[in-house]
Amino acid sequence: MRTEIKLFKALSDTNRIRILKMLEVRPLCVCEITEILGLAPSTVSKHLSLLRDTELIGDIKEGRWVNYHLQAGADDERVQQLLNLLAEWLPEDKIIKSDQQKAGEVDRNILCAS
Amino acid sequence: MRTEIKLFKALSDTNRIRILKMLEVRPLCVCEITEILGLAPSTVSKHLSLLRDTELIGDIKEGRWVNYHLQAGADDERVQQLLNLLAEWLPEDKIIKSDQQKAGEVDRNILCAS
DNA sequence: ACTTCATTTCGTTATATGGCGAAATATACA
DNA sequence: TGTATATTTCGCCATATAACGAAATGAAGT
Repeated sequence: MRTEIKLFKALSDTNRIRILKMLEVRPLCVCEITEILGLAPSTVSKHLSLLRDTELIGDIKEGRWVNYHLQAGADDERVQQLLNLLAEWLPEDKIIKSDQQKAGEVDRNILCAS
Repeated sequence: MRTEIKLFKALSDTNRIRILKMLEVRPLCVCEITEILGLAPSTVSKHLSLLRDTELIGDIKEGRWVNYHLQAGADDERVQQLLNLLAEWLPEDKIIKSDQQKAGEVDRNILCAS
């Protein structure tokens, strides 16, 4: 039961839902997500590691950046089921739509180190 | 987004998951659930009112008892989707199976006021 | 090796959550 | 009306969680 609870807990936070919905657009690095959410980098990092623990997302290092992405073909079927649900949800949410638009536009080379 | 977070929060607790899985067997009153979970009645009541707030469950008064039941045909499609997922999950969980067996056996007339 | 900068880890703080017992409420029955 | 009992509400406590800033880590380029 532990796994199920961890999954639902991971999804019980507005900022983590925003992150997952952004990642539906494309993989993003920490500083891009940080910019969109307007939180401290350390806070975002903690959210991301919590999401990674559940296998809802995965990460790939690319130079000094770490790209986070939705775990499309997750081992655990429950992860996939929840990501599928989430993909159908919140299509009209103002914040989510704005986040997703920004996710499509942000450029880490301009954004970061500024 | 508020609704979605509330739903996931409601599902983020072991005892609330146990309650929902018990209610898959049949409607139960507070004292029956209390007996199976081994918690204080006030604690169980709080869990139930939280679940009711999300429309995952509903209640019907029957004399001095209040019967709680899964919200089979919930207005909100998301509620139904989550209940459907949960119905597929945890088929082999020891605690859940034990709870469900007890749910089938308990008799409020013997159980309560004892 | 040194610097830069993205990311993570750590320590702290404020709030949220889950638990209990006691008291309040509501319903049946004498 | 009064009693019994199921449930809820309230106040309290311990723990969990989300946020921050500062310090540590790791990879790129000088």
